[in-house]
Amino acid sequence: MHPDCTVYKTAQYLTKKWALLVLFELYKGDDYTRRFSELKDSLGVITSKVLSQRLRELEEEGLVGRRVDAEHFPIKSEYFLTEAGLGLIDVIKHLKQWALTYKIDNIDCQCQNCRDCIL
Amino acid sequence: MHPDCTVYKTAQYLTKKWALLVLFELYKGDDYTRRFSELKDSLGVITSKVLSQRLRELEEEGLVGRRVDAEHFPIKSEYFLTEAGLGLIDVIKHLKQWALTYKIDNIDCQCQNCRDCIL
DNA sequence: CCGTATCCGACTTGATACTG
DNA sequence: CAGTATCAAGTCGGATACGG
Repeated sequence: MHPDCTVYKTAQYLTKKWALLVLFELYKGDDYTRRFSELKDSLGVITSKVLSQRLRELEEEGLVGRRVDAEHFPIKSEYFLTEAGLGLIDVIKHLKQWALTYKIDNIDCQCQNCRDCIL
Repeated sequence: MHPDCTVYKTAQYLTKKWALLVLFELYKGDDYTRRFSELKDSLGVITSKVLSQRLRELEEEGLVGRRVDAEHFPIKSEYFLTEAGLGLIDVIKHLKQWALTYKIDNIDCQCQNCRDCIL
């Protein structure tokens, strides 16, 4: 669990604000893909700055890929889950199962109930 | 992924500094148990304040239990993993498997290699 | 031995404004 | 549309000192 340990590092960027939510939005998209503005709209009150930061971090870590169409205006950017990103979603599903076993009393979310959510 | 979502909340306190390492130290102990001073010594440079904070948080979340012997002096405190805490170790093992699959190039820890570590 | 209290610097986020 | 720049506010951990 040295700072360079992958488990530790992964946990670090996954718990930055909005990071998990960004992954889930991509997970819900067709082909696990979403445009920048779609992410921003569905996440609600996130700022462009933070969304951009999170996407950059997730891209550097290989969880998210990016396609940019700069030939036409306005520019369109698409982000998508990589295979590694999808693998991580599976890990989070295990975390959810743990939560359903041991944290059954706190699992109420405002907009969706954990039992029914995409995980 | 509302702030009250258990997955989100769990990720929040697990990635606080030293939290995972505290769990692993307990995991390595006989009966998954360690004294306060043993934790402090094996973690090296952690301060009492932060160790105490992490233990309190993990206790509140039901991952760690505490036994205090205040009858004799000096006081002795023992901390141990609960069933929920052990369950979470399993989830982290899944995370490690993900890391071994997709992050094979970064898995060098200073004091231990992920391939051989307790996970 | 097992903590708590206080101060302080570093880092993170949000608000706002602006650009190709 | 897809970002970047700047600044203010809040949060966290480390150092230090102290107490039952």
